[in-house]
Amino acid sequence: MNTHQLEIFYHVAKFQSISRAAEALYISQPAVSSQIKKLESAYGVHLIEKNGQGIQLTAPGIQLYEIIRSFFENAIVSAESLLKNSSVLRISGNFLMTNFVIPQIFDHETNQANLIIKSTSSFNALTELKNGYCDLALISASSQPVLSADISVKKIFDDEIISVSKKPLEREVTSLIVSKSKIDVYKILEKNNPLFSHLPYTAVESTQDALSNININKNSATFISARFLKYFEKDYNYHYTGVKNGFYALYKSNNFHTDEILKLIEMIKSSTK
Amino acid sequence: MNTHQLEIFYHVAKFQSISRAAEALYISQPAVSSQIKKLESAYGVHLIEKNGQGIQLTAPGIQLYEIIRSFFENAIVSAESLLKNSSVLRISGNFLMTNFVIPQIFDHETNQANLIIKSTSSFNALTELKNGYCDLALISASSQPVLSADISVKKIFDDEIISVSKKPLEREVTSLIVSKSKIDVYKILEKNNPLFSHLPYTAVESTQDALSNININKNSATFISARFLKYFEKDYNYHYTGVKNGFYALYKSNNFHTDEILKLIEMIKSSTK
DNA sequence: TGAAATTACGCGGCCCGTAAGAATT
DNA sequence: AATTCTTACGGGCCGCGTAATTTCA
Repeated sequence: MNTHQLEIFYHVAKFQSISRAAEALYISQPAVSSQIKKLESAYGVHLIEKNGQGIQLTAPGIQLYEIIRSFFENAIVSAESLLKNSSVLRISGNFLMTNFVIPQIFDHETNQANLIIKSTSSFNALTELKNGYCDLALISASSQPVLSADISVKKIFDDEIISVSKKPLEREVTSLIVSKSKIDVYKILEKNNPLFSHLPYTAVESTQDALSNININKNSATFISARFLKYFEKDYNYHYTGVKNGFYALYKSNNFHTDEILKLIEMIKSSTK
Repeated sequence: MNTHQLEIFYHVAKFQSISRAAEALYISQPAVSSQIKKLESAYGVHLIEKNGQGIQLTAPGIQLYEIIRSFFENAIVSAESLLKNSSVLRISGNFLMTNFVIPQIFDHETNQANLIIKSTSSFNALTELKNGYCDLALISASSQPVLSADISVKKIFDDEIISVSKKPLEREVTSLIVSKSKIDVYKILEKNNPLFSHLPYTAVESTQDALSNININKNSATFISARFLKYFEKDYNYHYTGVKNGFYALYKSNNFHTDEILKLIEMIKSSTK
């Protein structure tokens, strides 16, 4: 298996275009075309097919793209940042932490050049930490995350969860959109709270996804952490639920930046008091 | 970033040896040595260092290895099996399902040549499914797994969870080893059952890990599913807990092998009745 | 007519192999 | 003396670029 051909195929699949891939790779169009041909003929599989002026992926092409995607999007990027400059700290965190808490800390600081911040779901951030794609994961979870032995966990703060929606919650809301990290909260409420027990729910990856969905389906509601309400207050109605949620910072115990990480965690803690 | 050099580095790191890497890659020892040198000098980083006759990884070397490892161990293998023969079905499942249920089904069947079966933790199997590294994930979980929209879930069967140990559970057991997929069960028992409430616990990746640990620390106990007790009965004492656990089959809705997958799920269901 | 992909062909870089040397046990 | 990694050097492959051709909107 020729990784060079996979890399070229990755770019072709990403852009659904041989020309765009050639641009991105800084090589000529025929060079890209020829490598794809070689990859295809090596296995006797068609990965792309003509589609009018351009091309599109075949079914196996789509599957191959899915398989190799995370390497070129995550692993290669992390490897480069590791090798180029070991002083960079790679943070993957959930929507609320990366979009509101982290920027607030660095409003009046200047060393954010050393940080690579990626906003994703809590679940993904954990996977990225595990794979070595980031140095620090900032996540929320209704129960303390269970992890492998080489990962350290520090609780940043506890928070109340509240439900938010565009419409008044008691009357007009017809469905719930629940992010994975708050699914336990939903299950408690479903059992004990008449307000939620009759509402159908949809599970999505992250709070960010849930909020985007509310902007489309304005009769739905989701759960966010009370502390972050100030960022949404003017757009949303809210309703206290009385269920706790924890925010956690996780990092590998053998990370070279442990001192920096601990310092950063302290800064986050004090800024969210 | 030269992926060819990364591939060579992966093998060097895996074997902690340039000679072994050369063997595995079917190229000469100096060729490997030279590519590592080029990778190091491209970024001005030392990845390996001399250690007596052989070599060992430096700190950044270890980190780089972690980052790229899953690509060469999972993605490349999956990509090859996809391209070489699209009729292969890749199954990742937890210890109990892959070691006891699946082999039992194919005892008197002959088409297991089309299957690639990988035994891992429930958590990892899910991640592999998500990344396209497998077509079917067979996992256990105390609550129904929450997933992205393009993944289908079928429940295979419900099962009672029991605690097992080498020593009589009530008297001699001094600690619990709990696999991630049964952590919810543990929390229920910790609250409600005096037998478990005073025992310290350690969380591990999988049931397999927990059972291995019991073989080392014979005063510990863990949870397994009652249906699988027959495979361990002569070695372990057990104790019913009265908590339910579900076994699930998960696959991507857009998989090309959906018919095969559904057929296989039916076979598993009927074989475990 | 222009944008995108394919075909044809020659050049140059780089990757590998062989052989000899150095270091460690 | 045996094993492992490094250095030196030459040859061959393959991946790229240029230019011309084909296809489609």
